Amino acid sequence: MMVVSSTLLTPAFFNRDPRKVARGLLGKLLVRKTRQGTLAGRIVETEAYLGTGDEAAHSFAGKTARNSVLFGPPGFAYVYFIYGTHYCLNVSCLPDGVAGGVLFRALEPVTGIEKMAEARGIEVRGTEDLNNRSLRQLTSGPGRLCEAFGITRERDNDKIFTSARSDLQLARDGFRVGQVVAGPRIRIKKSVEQPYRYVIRGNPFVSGPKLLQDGNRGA
DNA sequence: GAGGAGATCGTCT
DNA sequence: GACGATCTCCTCT
Repeated sequence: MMVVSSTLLTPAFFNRDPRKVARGLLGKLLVRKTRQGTLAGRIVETEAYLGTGDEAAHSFAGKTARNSVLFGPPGFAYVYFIYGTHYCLNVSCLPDGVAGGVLFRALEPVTGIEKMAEARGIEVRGTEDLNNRSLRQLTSGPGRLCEAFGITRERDNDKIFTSARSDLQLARDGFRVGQVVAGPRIRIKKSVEQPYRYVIRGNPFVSGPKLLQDGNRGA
């Protein structure tokens, strides 16, 4: 078992500017409890979406039935369906009534790798090799990590992350993150210039074009 | 290895 | 009726 001990994050952790939450979430654990066992992944890539003044955010045009979780209290799951095939997972930030959230873009698998591989329909060999191609395909991308963790809007939207009774949790285990790199958000068309995407530098599980994976932007 | 386009449906206009 | 905070497969080099 690789996770020795961990502590749940508190609502106060999420009751802040999404940019701070996005950065703070790097190195933390996303935990899914199932009857078959526990799944856990270390967060290596996030994106911040501000509630107002951020054209790219789902909450920009105001509250709707779809995005209402973003306007609710901090520390709750906002799950949406996109492109007819994929789910994406966010956590709400800022106090009740103020919109804001952080998108989980990529995880490094920690516990339950076999279960994740099964959910993704991928055969993984050599789980010790972090550069293993099939291992990276498990959770390196918003849609991929949702599939690996069995996250859907029907099951998980509006679920609390900060309760010990929840089957979806966010926790810290003392892991120390190395260098954090902030860059432009990817695969969106609005406000792309804002550097609200955060990654752990050099982590092989970061998603997106290869040039961006180590945060190397030509400097 | 890189680049492009299709898949597929909920949500909002 | 149009589009999207994506993924995968296919083609070309």
